[in-house]
Amino acid sequence: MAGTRRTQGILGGRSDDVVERVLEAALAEVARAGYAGFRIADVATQANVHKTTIYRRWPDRAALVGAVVDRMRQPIEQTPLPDTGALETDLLEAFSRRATFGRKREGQAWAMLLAERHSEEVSALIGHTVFARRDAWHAMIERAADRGEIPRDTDGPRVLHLIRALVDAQPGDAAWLGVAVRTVLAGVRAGTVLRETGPAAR
Amino acid sequence: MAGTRRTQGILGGRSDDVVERVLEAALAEVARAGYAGFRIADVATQANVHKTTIYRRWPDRAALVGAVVDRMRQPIEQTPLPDTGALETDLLEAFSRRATFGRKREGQAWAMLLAERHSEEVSALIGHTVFARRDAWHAMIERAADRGEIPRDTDGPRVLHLIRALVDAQPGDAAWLGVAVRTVLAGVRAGTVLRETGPAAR
DNA sequence: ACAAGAAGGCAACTCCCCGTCGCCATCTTG
DNA sequence: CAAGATGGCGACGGGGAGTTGCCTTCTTGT
Repeated sequence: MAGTRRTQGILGGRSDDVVERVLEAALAEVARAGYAGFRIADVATQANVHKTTIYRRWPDRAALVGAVVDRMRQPIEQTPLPDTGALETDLLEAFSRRATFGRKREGQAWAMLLAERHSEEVSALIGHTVFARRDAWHAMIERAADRGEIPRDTDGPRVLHLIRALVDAQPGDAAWLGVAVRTVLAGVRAGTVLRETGPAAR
Repeated sequence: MAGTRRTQGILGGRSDDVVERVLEAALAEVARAGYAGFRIADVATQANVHKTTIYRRWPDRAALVGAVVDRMRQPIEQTPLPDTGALETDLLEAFSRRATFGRKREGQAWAMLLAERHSEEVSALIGHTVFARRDAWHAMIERAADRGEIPRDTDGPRVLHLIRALVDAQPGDAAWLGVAVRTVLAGVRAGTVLRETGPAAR
């Protein structure tokens, strides 16, 4: 039963190579064409691998792009969120990391996927990234409330949602990020983003 | 030369009917499947018209969806922007009109297209809608500045851009719209959205 | 009322991409 | 070094986008 051991486990030698090349090419392909324009056949060509080989390891496009996303996510999720002592700088730092992590390719690929995040498939793929660390983000807001920077009953998740919506509208634009963060914070301080407020949160 | 007159001009009778039914079905199709999932063959079926007939009048998907968009746009663009005497209510009114104009179908179709607006093709189709009336919108901001509601050197286009980005992130959600408008206005009043400010607009 | 000609119905066809299959070649490992 | 895992290869079924040629039906001026 020689050669049986690697069926699904850690791969070595040739297989490792193939996986590496395919993932590399797939990342480039996402950066180039996003999810909708993603052609498995093109990835195969770029990776010098046959189309079938890809399908054997990743059942379909979603699985392959999913693998690419997983790989991009690691470096970012393993760094703790900033704690600079001021909410504004925390947010600026955290979001700018998110925007420009890794080498250029990753950032670009990420921007492409963000642009398509309204598609069911894409949002299923990238939905986790901020969401997974919800507690850490929420703690960031809590700290600011404890310091008295913002009202006690500020709606933390909504604050993040506002900033994220703004940032994602213009990913990778540092000036825009600054305006977005400062503008939302002005609103937060003015109490426009409170929990459970009636119809109008004047 | 009977029957020659209507080649491209105003159509009557049968043709009118066909155009109407096709556009109606196409609107429903956009509302159902957005642009990416838009199948001309399905439109044909829904409209009780042959696929070929559609292709004869509209060269491709973009043209057909474009026609649908044009049609949705008219009712909205022919109403002047509100002038209630306060920027907040002006914005609330203007954006909520945009979100829920016409019958339900139009609003839904619009939301679908918004969701896909990052695709080149889609943004080319819907890009105008707010942009076309840039001057009117800008005047709305100017009036507020004249009344002293916001700083004189507020960056009007950017204010609109901020609100639009926020609103479009959650189209059709009235509560969200309220928070978005009030939050951005708080920032504007605090001077976070000024023209030509240096690196940081504290 | 009617003939000319515009508009619509229909089916077959070309492209192009997705994902699958069967068969054969090559690499890895006990 | 042989067994068996892995990859290469080409063909195929499926489905949607547009196109084309031909025929049927409707509209309109006279």
